[in-house]
Amino acid sequence: MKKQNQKDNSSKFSYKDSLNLLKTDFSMRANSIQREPEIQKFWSQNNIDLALGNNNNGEVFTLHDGPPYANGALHMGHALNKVLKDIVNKYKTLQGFKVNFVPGWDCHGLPIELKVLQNLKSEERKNLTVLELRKKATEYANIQINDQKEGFKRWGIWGDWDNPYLTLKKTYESAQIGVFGEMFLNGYIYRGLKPVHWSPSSRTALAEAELEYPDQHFSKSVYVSFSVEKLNEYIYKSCSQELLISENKKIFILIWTTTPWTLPANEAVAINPKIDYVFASGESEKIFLFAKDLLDDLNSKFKMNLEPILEIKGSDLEGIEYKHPIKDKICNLIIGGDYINTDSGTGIVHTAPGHGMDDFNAGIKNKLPITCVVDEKGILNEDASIFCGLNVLKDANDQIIQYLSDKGSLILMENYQHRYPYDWRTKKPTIFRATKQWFASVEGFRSSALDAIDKVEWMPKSGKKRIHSMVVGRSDWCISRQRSWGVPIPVFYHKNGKDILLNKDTIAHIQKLFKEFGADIWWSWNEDKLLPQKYLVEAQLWSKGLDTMDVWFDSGSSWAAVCEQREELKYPADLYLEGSDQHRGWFQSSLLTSVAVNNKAPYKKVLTHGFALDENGRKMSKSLGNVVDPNIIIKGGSNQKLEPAYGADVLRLWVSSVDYSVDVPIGKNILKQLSDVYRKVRNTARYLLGNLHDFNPISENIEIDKLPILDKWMLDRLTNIADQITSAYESYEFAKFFQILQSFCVVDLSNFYLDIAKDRLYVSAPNDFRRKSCQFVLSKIIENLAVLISPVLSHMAEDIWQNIPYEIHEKSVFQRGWPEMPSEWKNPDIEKKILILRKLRNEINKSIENCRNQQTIGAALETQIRFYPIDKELNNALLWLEKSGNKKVDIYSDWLIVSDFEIAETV
RNA sequence: GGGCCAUUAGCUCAGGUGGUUAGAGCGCACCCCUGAUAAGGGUGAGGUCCCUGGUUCAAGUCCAGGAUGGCCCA
Repeated sequence: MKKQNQKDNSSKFSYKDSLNLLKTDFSMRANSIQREPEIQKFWSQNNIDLALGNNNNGEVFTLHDGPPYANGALHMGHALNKVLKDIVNKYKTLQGFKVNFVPGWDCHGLPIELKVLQNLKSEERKNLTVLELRKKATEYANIQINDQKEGFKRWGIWGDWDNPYLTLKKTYESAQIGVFGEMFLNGYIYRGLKPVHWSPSSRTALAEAELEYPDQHFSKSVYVSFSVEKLNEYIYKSCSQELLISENKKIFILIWTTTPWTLPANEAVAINPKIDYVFASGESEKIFLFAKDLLDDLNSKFKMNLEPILEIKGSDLEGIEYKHPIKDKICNLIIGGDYINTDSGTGIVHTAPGHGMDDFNAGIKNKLPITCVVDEKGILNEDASIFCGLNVLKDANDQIIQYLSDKGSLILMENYQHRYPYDWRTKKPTIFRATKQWFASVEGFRSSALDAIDKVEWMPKSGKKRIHSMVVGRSDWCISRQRSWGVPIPVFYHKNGKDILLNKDTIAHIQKLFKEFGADIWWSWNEDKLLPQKYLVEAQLWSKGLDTMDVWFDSGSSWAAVCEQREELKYPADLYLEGSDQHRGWFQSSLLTSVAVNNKAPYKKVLTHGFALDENGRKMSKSLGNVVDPNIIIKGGSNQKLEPAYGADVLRLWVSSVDYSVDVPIGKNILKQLSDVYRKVRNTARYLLGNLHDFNPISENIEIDKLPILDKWMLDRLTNIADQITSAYESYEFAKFFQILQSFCVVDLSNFYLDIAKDRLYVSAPNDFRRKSCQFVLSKIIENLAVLISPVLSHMAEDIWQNIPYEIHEKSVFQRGWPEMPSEWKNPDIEKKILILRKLRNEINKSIENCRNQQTIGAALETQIRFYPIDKELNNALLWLEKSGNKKVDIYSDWLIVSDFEIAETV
């Protein structure tokens, strides 16, 4: 039975009135749903936000915002990115830098254009003009931007929300034309060919997102033999020539295609060097070349009995010459890639570089002509020789098959079912067609780009390797799109079909027009107004181009449209901070344009973060049901028990808690844990605030020298913590901040200093030095702690500040500036000795716990300790405390929270 | 298939150049307090350091291969 801790329940007497208990309005619970918006209102009413950084007199610090796409709801990726940026910006602001964060949005591009089109009825869609489409797209983007903006603000992100940068703004579009112009004048923009998905039915190029693949598509596939004119030297020299030559048989290359209409565009046949091939013959005089693995398949298909004469590696076939199936010319067998296999066909691919992606690449590699035999309506042109005028989706295939059959080169025709892309709008088949596109010549400035990459600081370091290898390997950048929602490529084409008009004058003129009227003018005005003065006489000869630029060119121009244009920003920027996918995206597009124009990177430092995953490290997806919505973290879900309203600070605390350099997990358990940490910090702060209600920092200021040892130690500890936290922010290691903060609140404050402080604060006479000295320290802790947490726990920090019970100079915590602790707070000697004493305290606690478990005691205060120190250092520390400590505070039994502590002379 | 990255307690993180029984805070369990009270204190239990080989007197750490997951390409 416990005896000591039995309470006298009959007595109603309480010391409550004679004690100095906690007094504060700072609540234990955050009530963030209500309180955070109040605090945000306070900030905006008092210019505690963007204006604060703007008014600083220090060096300019520019974190340039990578623009999110103006479409769709905000998700954890946005949260991670924007909160990280905000932590950096707030820290730099507190450090005294001139900070001006200009948020941006990427507004043009296909997804928005499609969204607008999908929202229309088919009738409306048919009659829609480009300008009407652009107007609707603008409206749509603006709505999205507004929604996202409100979300960002609710997270407590500071920035120039009233004047963000939008890629659809006139000034932006004009600056972008400037970038394009400079690149052109530097010789890095050219026109070339590239195959695209082309819809003859709507006479336009289509993006992957505009294609659909109906199940029931059949193509007329054909097996065709191409007559070999000449074998290569390898075969003549090393192989069984007798067999090939003496039998007096003719040799044919066997190909298979599902698009017979592309045969007029044939420029080569391609093989896979890793595959084995055979020359095989049967009853007829023909010898066929095809992949060895397909021998049985083809025999049964053709109803032949082909027998291999010669087996040969694909790589040894290069250079065989054959006669074009239609035209009067000789073509070559070339080495292709792994796109050639033996799943179907013959293992030898008819190559029409103008009409297929793989064929195109093979064509470029082998310097083949890129022949396009089809016009925009899908009609074969004069390059198709005798088939000119036929429609590739109607009669062309049949006529060509008939022709091959007549010539005897058709081996077999069969209907073949496969995935084939259709126009999602007209529901008609599409074709691959080489078209003229505009390119940025990466080849032209690759080495400069690589130099620039080398000069940038990449965090983590692997980022450099990543972008370096991408830039080394990438081909020229195709910057033109056949779309309406974007910035036009400002070029005029001569009606003779040959010449183009693009020079310094036209670019400057268009740039000026865009600045005044916006890019819409390109569609609303005619050539006679779009051309500069000196070309007006020949306006009739020119027609404006209708291509727009790749949206990556839009966002890739932001250094020019934003950093260079706004006085309060720097170019190159100090920092770009985005997800690691942007090595392929914005980091690269920005780098390429900046290097092409100014021969330098647009950033000094690049910091990347990973992706938000669920608690099991899986990608979030609706089908898995593991999506975490930042809005629900803040406001709570429909069932507040399952999904409580945690508030923005918990979201921000999450960002600070994880190692964002790799992928970061988030989920219910993690949020629960974060909310526990949040409450621990909050309660610690509440305790500090609650004990300061009668403290006056001016009249009750105490010289450090006169403080008890315990308090000196506390200030030393605070100094240490502040140093550690500062260096954590400085090196962008926010997870370190999170760990330090947590253990400071738990181990140093709650478990130790504050627990011991209770007696001093509650029991002492209100003005006793024993109490006042503690309050003095508490005030130092709370003021500095509030600032140290403010970049992350911004709302809580402000809430603390507003609840500091005495007069304080700064209206907001953010006006305080980053803490610099007085040097006399540092006290490493004390720290060492206290460490020893705290270790002893832990040991004694174990003994006490032992008694507690035997039920001999309840509270620690019911114990008396007799301790025989064996360790000399420990003994010295105890003696030192007794000798030089404050007689009313530095009492070891008080530190242990026991009734008595006695150093025994003997055991 | 290629490039880059990650994997240490239930969770979030530490663990320079290889060197004792791998650490912290949270959570959890148990106990205490009821003067921080939808709080506070104490103690404790949790680890095949992703796996398999190799180098070494010695590997969480170095090397090779693999698994799982992520990003970007094809």
